[in-house]
Amino acid sequence: MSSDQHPVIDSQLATSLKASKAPAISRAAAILRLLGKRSQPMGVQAIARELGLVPSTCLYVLRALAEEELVAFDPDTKRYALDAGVLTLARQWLRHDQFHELAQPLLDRLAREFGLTTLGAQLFGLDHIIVTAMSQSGEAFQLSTQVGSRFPALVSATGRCIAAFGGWSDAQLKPRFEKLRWDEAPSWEEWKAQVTEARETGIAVDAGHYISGVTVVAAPVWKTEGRPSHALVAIGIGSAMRGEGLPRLKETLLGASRSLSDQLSG
Amino acid sequence: MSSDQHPVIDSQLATSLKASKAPAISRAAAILRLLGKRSQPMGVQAIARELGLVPSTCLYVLRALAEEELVAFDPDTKRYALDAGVLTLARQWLRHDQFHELAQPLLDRLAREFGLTTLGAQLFGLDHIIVTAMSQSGEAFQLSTQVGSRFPALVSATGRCIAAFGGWSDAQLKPRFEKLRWDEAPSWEEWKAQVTEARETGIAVDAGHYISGVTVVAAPVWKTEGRPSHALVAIGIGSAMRGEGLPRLKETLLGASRSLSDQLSG
DNA sequence: CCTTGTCATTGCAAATATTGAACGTTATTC
DNA sequence: GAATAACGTTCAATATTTGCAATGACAAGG
Repeated sequence: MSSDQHPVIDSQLATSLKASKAPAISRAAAILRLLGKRSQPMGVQAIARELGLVPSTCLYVLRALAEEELVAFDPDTKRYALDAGVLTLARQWLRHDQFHELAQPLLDRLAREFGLTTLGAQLFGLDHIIVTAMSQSGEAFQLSTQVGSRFPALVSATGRCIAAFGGWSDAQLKPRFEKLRWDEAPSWEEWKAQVTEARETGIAVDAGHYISGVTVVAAPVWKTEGRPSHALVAIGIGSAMRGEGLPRLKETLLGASRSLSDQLSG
Repeated sequence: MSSDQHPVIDSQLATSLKASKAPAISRAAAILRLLGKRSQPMGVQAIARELGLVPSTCLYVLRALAEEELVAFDPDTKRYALDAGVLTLARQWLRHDQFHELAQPLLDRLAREFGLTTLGAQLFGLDHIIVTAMSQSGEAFQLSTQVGSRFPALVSATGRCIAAFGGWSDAQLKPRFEKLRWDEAPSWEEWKAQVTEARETGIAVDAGHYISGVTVVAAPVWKTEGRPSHALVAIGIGSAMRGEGLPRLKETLLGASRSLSDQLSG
């Protein structure tokens, strides 16, 4: 694997390739992710360089992806970009995902009742979370996050959820914790205390740490025993989250997450 | 290629595999599409059988896809399904697609002004179209179609658009035309006349053929010279589309499609 | 107008992913 | 409850894809 030419190529790709018995797929996925990141279409060489691939291999992968309508090829400029095929897959996933289907009405109700933005997220271990459902109240200032967004696992209220109920050791948590970016980062001890509190109350709160002035509440959802698979999240601006509004919100969110867990495990 | 065991396996996959220099990707795409179709998670053998793949190869492809979070694997049931990774790709595509970005506000305005459902679609030759943008008025009966949906190319008003402006020969059109399913199918001559009218007026209409009682209007959008790349579509129920409403809608839709073509080609 | 650099693309040899059969395990049927 | 079928998985041989160097096309710059 000729790699160290460029400082940071793609360590994830590199490790995926070593072991896999279908490396073309790792390459394809890496290409799709790269094309997704870039707003401008890219040429073969640029892609190959950035991912540490051989140009010819990269070309063949791109051609195969283009055939499947997952990437678009412009014959004039010879540039590649994501294509609409990914949309179709996403829609199909949304149609069949139980969590999305069941969570959406709950999120809608919560958003309307409390006048805030609510999210449903799927948890991927200590790596990251993906927002798979969203609802916004009609209120003036709404914090917008789109379905499909990825966030680091341990950040904000969902992060405390994962830490509280995932059964991870401090040794696993600390290095990840230290890489996070917050508006107002808590200390490790402070954070640990908040995680403990989340474990005791069953629900996690981020009071302006991740984004200052913004309070985030997250409740875990279990699909199976073990660690939580999803989370319900409510995001509000200071004023809406002060006073007695917050306890009531926590209670309601917790109720929703419990009901959801029951439905999913059945 | 051991194929003819099962009546209809996947001819598209079969042809893709023959020529490709990255067949694993054709296989992966076929698997993703299959998993998208099915609402229930599937086992390795079931997938392999349905697609005419060798189980072991299928397993390796699935493992690779799972590693990339494009498919989810349930270790208990040993079943595979689509995973949320496809959502992230779709979101990235939406963020960067010019047509989506530019069409959305136009569609919103049209939907509100005329009280109907509007769509933006990307055209894929004579094969199919994919809905990439949508807007719904708040009105009572709204015809819902989701972003990411695929339709046969030649059906409804968009089909007449494609036939009118794509420069296809009758020999290419007719076999495709005959495979379509309509609520009230037009005859070939009838349809040809409507296509000609669309070519003359610049805009296509489907008056209750595709879905009875529903009128669909579609205007072509050009990204480059040659054939149209996209279409703007308005869908309304009978009453809203009768009288003088329809001419005004056609005029407005046509104006929007022209302005969009200008912006995209720039 | 020629040179130089970059780009996409191709041919060939070598590394390796695919195949099909065999294995152990789970689920189904009698 | 035993037998059987189906499943997921592993392994070694082979057909294939990958990687590299070379080619042709193109644009920028001298």
